[in-house]
Amino acid sequence: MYRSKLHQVYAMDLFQLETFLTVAREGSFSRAAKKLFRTQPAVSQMVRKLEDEIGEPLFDRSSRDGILTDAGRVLQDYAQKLLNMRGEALLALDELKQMHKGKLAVAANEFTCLYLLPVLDEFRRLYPMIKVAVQRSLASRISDELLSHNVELGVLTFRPEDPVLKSIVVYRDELAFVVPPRHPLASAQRVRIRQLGAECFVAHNVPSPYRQKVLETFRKRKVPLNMPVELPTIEAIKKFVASGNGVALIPAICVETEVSRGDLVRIPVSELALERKLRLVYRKNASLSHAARAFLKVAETFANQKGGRYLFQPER
Amino acid sequence: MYRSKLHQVYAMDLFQLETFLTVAREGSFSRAAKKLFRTQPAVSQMVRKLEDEIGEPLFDRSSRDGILTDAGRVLQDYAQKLLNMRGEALLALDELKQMHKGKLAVAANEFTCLYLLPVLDEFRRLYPMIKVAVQRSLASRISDELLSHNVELGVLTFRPEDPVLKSIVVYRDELAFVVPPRHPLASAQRVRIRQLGAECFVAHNVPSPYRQKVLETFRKRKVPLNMPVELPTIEAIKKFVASGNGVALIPAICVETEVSRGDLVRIPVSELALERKLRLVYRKNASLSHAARAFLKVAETFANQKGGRYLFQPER
DNA sequence: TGATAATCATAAGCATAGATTATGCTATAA
DNA sequence: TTATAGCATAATCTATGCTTATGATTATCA
Repeated sequence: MYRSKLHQVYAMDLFQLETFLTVAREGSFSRAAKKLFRTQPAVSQMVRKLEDEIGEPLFDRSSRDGILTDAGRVLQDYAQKLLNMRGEALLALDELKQMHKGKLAVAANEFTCLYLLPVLDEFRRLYPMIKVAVQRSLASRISDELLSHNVELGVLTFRPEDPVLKSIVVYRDELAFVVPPRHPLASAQRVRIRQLGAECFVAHNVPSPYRQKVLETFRKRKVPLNMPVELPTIEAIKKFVASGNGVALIPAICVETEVSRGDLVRIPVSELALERKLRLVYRKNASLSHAARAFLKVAETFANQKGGRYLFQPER
Repeated sequence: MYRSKLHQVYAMDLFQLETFLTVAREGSFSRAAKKLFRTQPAVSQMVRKLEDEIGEPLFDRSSRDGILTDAGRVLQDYAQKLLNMRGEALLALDELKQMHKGKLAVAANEFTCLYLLPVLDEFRRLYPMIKVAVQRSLASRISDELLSHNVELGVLTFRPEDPVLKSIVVYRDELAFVVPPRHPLASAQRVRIRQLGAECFVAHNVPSPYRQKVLETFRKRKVPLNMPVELPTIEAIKKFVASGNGVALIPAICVETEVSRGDLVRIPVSELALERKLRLVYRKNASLSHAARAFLKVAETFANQKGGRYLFQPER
């Protein structure tokens, strides 16, 4: 080893301490040497060097029995503590490797959270010791959260622009046209866009690429789109529609339970095939934590086992 | 360094950890290198080796900003603790060293030196490596010597005025009335003050609170006090008296040997019970060196084991 | 946009800490 | 006394970790 004497103020590395402790425990240099799989002079030298660094003898050299000096006894305590602590550290790191510990921070918005729920369930089942923090962010903010290392994973419905970010399509969703149960269209098997001109649409007042698409589709067909009400949360929109005050286009994943319970009725709209693809997004090149890698794995098995809406298609 | 790969199970020595911590703290390999007075490749290599040993990356190499992985964060905690503990150990050892190699400066005057001798003997026996410097100072100067950090301990016969100074009564002495062996009073069992009016007293020409007390006692009893001779040292006074030229009042501790040898005769004086209490004085609040603390300890054991004139009574 | 600067990684070479073997010294046992 | 055991010392060798030199990649700025 080559260390500039000038600037290495401290020494006392753990290897020295281990040697010293063994000698102290065995009460003999040669026995310690055997335990340490080294020769006796090697042990003698190392202890000697430790003594030089400390500036104080550690063993009473006058007697042969490896008796500790006061300094030796003091150091014995600390050395033991230090080695124990290294053990702890290695253990903790190992646990981390084994996935018994760790944190996973994910950013998602209101809709995409719902995709996460079942995946998260499975993940938690497999790795109950890992803390998961899902942070709700606007879709527009999620890229930033990723780039500034605030979260490790994000869920987006569009492909991120930043080339540093990598995405994997994990879920196929679509916008569902929903009406209240008593609505005149409620019993229809299928409707066409021009039948919707008279409807009162409830909109989400958060910018989204799908909103643009919807507006465009209606404009193309020259069907007027009435959006007299804007609400800030999906929950509010669903309640509003359910109570008979209008209709809405909502991500299918968000209305599954209401539709199956009959609180809302979903009707296919012929020309409105608005597919949404949910992506798990993360920093390319970034060394993902074990937790994050495991999460991706779970998402992948969902695609393989459940199939259907669940996918696993890396982009680029 | 040459360590058999086979048997060195653990690694992670403190030098590596120090390097790692500095990089983590500085958020940069090159800046850490500057701080550690090494080159950047040296730091890179060492961190790399640590990562290899742990089997896990510690920094997120995708970004330049030295961002820690979760393993890195875990290790950071432990590394800090380990280094702190090494610091503690070194401190403890250093304190111990001071004890073996330290110095102890004591100030005492001519009389009180004599108290120190037996205590010092024992102290030297217990701590042979500690250099002891006893400095002779006038009683009036000792407080100053203490306050100006020139000495750590002082011996005084009175309680110091300065509230910063703390004192412990360690010895009870008294003024002894001594006469030459051939003196008419030499065979008396006891004398009274008025018998001393005719005597020729040899005085010490150094101011002292006891001198005042003596003068006062004589004045009260309306007994004249003849002090035709003033001498500067105790040694001179004793010689002067021993050769039959007068009598004197001298601290008992100073005439023990002469009295036991018969060079001087000590006679109790009924009304002259002039007790002197010797104190060990030191700066309150000051963190005493181990040497000084050890010295106090020795004084205490003297009081406990020998008793008699030896005391150990902290004042205030 | 290309040039410049800054940062980290890699490579080659060298110095030293720490390993080894061989040997000397000293105390205890036979 | 010799023999043995245990630690220290000496001489030698090597892998670790330092250096300098250089390359790759990214951020910065005209």
